[in-house]
Amino acid sequence: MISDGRVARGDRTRTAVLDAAVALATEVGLDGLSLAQLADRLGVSKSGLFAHWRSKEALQLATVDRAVAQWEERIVAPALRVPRGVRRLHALHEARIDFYAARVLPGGCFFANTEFEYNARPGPVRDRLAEAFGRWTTFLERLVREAVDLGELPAGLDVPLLAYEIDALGISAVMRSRMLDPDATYRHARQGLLNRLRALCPDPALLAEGQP
Amino acid sequence: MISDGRVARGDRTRTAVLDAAVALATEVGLDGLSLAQLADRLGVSKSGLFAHWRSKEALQLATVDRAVAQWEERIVAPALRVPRGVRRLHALHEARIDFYAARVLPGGCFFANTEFEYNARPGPVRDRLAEAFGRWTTFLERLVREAVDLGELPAGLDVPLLAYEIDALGISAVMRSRMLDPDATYRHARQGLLNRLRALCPDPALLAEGQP
DNA sequence: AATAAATACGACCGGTCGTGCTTTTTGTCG
DNA sequence: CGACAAAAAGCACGACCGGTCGTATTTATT
Repeated sequence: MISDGRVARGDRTRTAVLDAAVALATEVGLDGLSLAQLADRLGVSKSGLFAHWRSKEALQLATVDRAVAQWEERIVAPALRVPRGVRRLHALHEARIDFYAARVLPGGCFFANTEFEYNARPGPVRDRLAEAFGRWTTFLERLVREAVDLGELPAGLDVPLLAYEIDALGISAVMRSRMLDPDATYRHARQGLLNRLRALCPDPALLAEGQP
Repeated sequence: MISDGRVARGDRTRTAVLDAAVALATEVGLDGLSLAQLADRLGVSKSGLFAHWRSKEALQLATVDRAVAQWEERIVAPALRVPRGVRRLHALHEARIDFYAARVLPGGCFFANTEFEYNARPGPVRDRLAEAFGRWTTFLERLVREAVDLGELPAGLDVPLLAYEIDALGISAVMRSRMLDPDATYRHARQGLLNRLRALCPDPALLAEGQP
């Protein structure tokens, strides 16, 4: 069957629910998220949600997957449209800070919030989050590795360490921007990476001032 | 009256409860923390807790204060016993990573967990957390400033930026150590700061290899 | 037109939550 | 010893939690 109006409607509802769930989870947590609250915000009934996910945990896992999709769409995809190397690394970081600064999610970052929430709570949700985090780290290290292979970063560079440092600048950005001065925070997050890459990159033109 | 066994007992109970609350909050969150759960873990009754704090929010605020005291005792105080400058900065960071590596708190870090939990939840608890975070940032910047004034860091240094970078390395450490490989994480956190300080400090002897 | 499937709903269950009110235990001091 | 106050416990409450059930509505198949 090519198109089924029933499952189409269901899919539309499902993604709408999950988008709301991702946003709500950054406010009250993925565990603190209650079905009644979510149903209220969407104008549907609590039992309507149960028709799609048979348990709260199933909904939580689906929410994590949706957040991953959003992240890839919003942060990863734009960076992949930039040439490999330090410019792509820089674009990825900038897209991330832009995402935080645009206040797309009320709580800043779905993954930062939920990973701290679940870091001492064993179970399927934690495992799914850890897996997503691992893939993100691998991706970041791959981008650094590519810049090394292109000769845009020194050959002897500690690749995982630089990846760690880049991610740290990002994590700190979302944490501080919600509790302290946001503008100073974003400036530090951006300037921190720029300084770091410029110090390492032999070609200063790649990270020139007014560059797209 | 100089000593009253009744209030002494009360004080003992109070700090015992707050210590447990700090630890438990890193597992289930400061909001997810339930009085019944806390009472169970301590072998007291739920209403016994209510005698000391008239509301859950009062207990949460007291828990934040207790966590601050623990942090100052465990991380700040040891660093203050080291000479000012880059060595003190380094000692502070090391004490912090040691604290995470020793797994003192099941969830790693009280402040990281709760600040992400409350970053989109206005109210007194959030305000208290933000205030503590602000004081921590000020303290960190003061230590960097001291190192500059001592000539151990370059005069033109962006002080708040370096403070931001140091804190970022720490935050990332507790986040990654609970979800990914802990040993690699601690290594990156330590090496990251060491590289950074050595690159900036004109006197290499201050951060020599096997130095106490 | 009739049947089957997917979607959504309102009512309800047992359990836990935070929070008051009352009582009992525990230590102090005239 | 008995009066007294602090600490702790017992108990009951309304609210909300995740989850179940029966049912109505929409859509596709026959």
